[in-house]
Amino acid sequence: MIQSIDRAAKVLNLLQGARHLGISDLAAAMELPPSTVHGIVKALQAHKLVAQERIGNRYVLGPALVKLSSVYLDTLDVRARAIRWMHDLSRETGFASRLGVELFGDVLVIHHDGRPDGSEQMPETGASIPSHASAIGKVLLAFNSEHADDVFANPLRELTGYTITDAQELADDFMSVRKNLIAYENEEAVIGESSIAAPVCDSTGDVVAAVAIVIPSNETPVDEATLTRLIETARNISRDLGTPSWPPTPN
Amino acid sequence: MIQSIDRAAKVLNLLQGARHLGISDLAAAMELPPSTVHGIVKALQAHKLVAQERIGNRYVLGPALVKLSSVYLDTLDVRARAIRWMHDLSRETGFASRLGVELFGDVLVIHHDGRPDGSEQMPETGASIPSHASAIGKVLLAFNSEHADDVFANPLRELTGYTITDAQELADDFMSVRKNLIAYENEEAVIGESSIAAPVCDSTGDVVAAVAIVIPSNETPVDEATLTRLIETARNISRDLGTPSWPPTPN
DNA sequence: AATTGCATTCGACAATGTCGAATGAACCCC
DNA sequence: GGGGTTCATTCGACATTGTCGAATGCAATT
Repeated sequence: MIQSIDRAAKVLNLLQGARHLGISDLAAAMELPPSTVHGIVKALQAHKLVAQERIGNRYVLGPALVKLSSVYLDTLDVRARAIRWMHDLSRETGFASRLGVELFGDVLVIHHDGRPDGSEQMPETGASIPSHASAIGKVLLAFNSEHADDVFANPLRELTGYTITDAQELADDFMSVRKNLIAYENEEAVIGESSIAAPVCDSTGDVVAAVAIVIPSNETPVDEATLTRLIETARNISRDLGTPSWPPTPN
Repeated sequence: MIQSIDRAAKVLNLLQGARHLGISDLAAAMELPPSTVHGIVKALQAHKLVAQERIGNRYVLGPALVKLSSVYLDTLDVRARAIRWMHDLSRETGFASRLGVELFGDVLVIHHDGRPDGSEQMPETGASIPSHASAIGKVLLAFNSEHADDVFANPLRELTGYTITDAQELADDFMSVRKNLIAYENEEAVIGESSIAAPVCDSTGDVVAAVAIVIPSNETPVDEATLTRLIETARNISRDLGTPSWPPTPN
């Protein structure tokens, strides 16, 4: 592992968590001399991966990340295929839909299609949610034991009073996810919001993503037709990607 | 400048341009031995800034960029303030709106509010457009001579038959932008699409962004009220940011 | 089965990044 | 308004670290 690149990435991660940091904040957090951190930050700044605040001398993440991220999203086959099916899903069910993948134990939302009712929509793409508190996460974990082990390695953080923090309870949940191809989450991450997710497979047959619909809690439970429609959407995306087997097998 | 970080950033840029590249492609492009590039790529991969394709052994940009980008966007004061005003603008005028900043001589779109007619919307946030062929770019250049010099240093690339490729003609255009606080662009970047932009200032009084409305060419020209509404939006955002002076002064 | 075109591993060398001390700038408090 | 404090920033010597070339391994293609 190249030391300075590793340190540069750590700088980006720290800025991701803290938004605005000075050189000495970073130096303290990384336990390095300020001059060393300064060199790293200046190298990142030259590529606009970080930027200096206009007033004050703290540093923030830079605009180049937006372009990189946008190109990443465009290269993702799953996303390209999912967009059409998700739009149909949202239009027909009336619920917002999300597509998520795993990132360092959390769920990263890589596409979002809003409710068709024209309400003001916050862009949710890029948001990340702890896996154990999201329907998408439960699907990804239930079908990938490697990711699941990572999550079980640490205590499950409580986000709301309904978050599942007991490992055994979560593991039991996975059994039914594998059996029914559906994961539920009821106000486990955000009060007032529930979600339901289904697995998406790529051409290797592995579960690489999950689609979900997001439901205001006062509209739960949803009818059987909506559930069928969600699984259908997941299967359509998977088929587009050339999955060799459906339903998917746990890995 | 730290060499290995510089090289790592170059790797990200190459992947941004080419989507999928193998180690030897990267090595050739950077004129470095493959083993050197391999080390760099593996360091980036450990942080998921790049990822390896599931089939084949080429590399692509990684998911961590999405989260970083999303945090960057959230930290941007301009964007946070602009979102509400832009939504109102789009709803009242019926046109899609964009917010853009400068990035390496191009315009980077940092927010997009779709047409209110419910048509399927491609997310445009993250897109980048050559400054000289966009209304947003013309605003940013007209009010920032440093950026303008950068752009004039290279020949102006022709994107459509209507792109302004003559430096003098573009400079003349800037005069009226500074005077009227409005820049126009008619099919200069994309056939069938025109746009109109106005400057946004921050608390230092500098023009740091521009808002635009995007107009299908068959709906041009737009009426006077729409233009006024656009400038008003720009002023409202600027006022929210605490600009000390309006109209802005060229820098 | 042999060959080609890759990615990947390894170890020696020296170029490179690192660190500590010195400088400079900005801010705050008295 | 001046002295003090807290930062970011610059600089140069040192040795740690990244770099490179050669060797290996893997897989696809013929």
